[in-house]
Amino acid sequence: MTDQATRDVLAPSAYVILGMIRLGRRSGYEIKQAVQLSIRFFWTISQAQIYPTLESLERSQLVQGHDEPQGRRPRRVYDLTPAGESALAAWLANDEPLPFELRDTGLLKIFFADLLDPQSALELVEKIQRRSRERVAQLQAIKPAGESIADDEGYAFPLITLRLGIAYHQAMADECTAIQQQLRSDARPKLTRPTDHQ
Amino acid sequence: MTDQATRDVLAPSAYVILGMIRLGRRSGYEIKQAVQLSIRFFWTISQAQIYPTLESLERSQLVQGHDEPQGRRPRRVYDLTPAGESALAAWLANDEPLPFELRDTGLLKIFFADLLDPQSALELVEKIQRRSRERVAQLQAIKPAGESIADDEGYAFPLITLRLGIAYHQAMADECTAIQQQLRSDARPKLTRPTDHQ
DNA sequence: TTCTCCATGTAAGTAGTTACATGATTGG
DNA sequence: CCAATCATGTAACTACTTACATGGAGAA
Repeated sequence: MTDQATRDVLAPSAYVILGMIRLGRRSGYEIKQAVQLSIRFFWTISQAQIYPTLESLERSQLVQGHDEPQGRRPRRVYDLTPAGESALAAWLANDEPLPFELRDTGLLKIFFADLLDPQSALELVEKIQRRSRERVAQLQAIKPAGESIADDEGYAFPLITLRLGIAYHQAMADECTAIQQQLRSDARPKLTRPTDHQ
Repeated sequence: MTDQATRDVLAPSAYVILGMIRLGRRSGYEIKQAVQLSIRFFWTISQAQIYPTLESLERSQLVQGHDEPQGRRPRRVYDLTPAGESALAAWLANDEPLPFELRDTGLLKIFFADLLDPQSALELVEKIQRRSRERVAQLQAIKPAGESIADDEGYAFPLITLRLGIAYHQAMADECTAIQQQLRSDARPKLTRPTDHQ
């Protein structure tokens, strides 16, 4: 069996573009917007990356572009070709590992926080917690949009990525609470003489 | 007030290198190992990046290198200079936002999983769950090392990043369980006629 | 008229990777 | 003596970003 048939040919971002076009005929500009609205929490693409990728996808006949100017404003929209459909489906279904890359300056600083005084370290944990809580709030705010996409357009999985994102950041925020308690109790290991005059 | 005094001068990876040296005199090779052992789950540096960075840090007088060959094998170890100490402390204490970047192919595929048949989509969720569980197991396995660093060397925060990592991936795995249940119940919305002949 | 949004394009640069090369040392 | 590990170095490449530029369209 030729298991090289299951290898990815394109970069992940190219599949993102295919996927967004699959969800509806789109211009480069609209693809960028869709990314910002929906997957920016676990994937980003810059505008400068999208247009060249679209050109190369069209050269490989995975998408087909059509000029659809709005008045005198130029505009090119794209559809998937059958080859594009199968490339996308093959990528979704292949059994290669699922690369996961995280670059978190917050965790980095926590790792080295022994070099800070206890108070600053505690504030750092609080800052991470605020960041996670904000992220939870942002994701909660998108939820209605995700629900209407599920109900109206029949796409259920965007909402599921939202749930996973919320679960993630909620867990981080909760763990921060526990860590803060521990840090505060470590700070005064024996309460021999209470100094709580306020 | 000169708030430009609080701006980072170096790339985050340079602070990682400073931090690792701060935890103990180290060679480039040992820095790479320390990264692999401890922070690889939220930060990576390639070997090819470390040596040039060390050179530039030495040129800026933030670290001081000493040749310490082992026999005839060349080896250069580094210590922080006072300037390096303050640069690291300033970075840890500054109040700039904490960049957080995630690139998760798993979530990406989930997002587009409506294009898969229900069975494949379910398997994809299971695959994500396995990945998270493996990650939890890996982090749990490092825990004893983190505990001994806390107890023996007095560095408590590495263990805390471990806790946060475990909380994160545990939450993802748990949410995957809930998602699977929902997907399975969606698959047979009314159990009018059971087809379970096996 | 001015501002915001729509829409595309590109130049210049950075940050990072993989892959390879070299050679010493240690342990079995 | 062979394999694994220690230790450094670098060439070539890719992905990606920021910043800028251009200009039409619609709304206030």
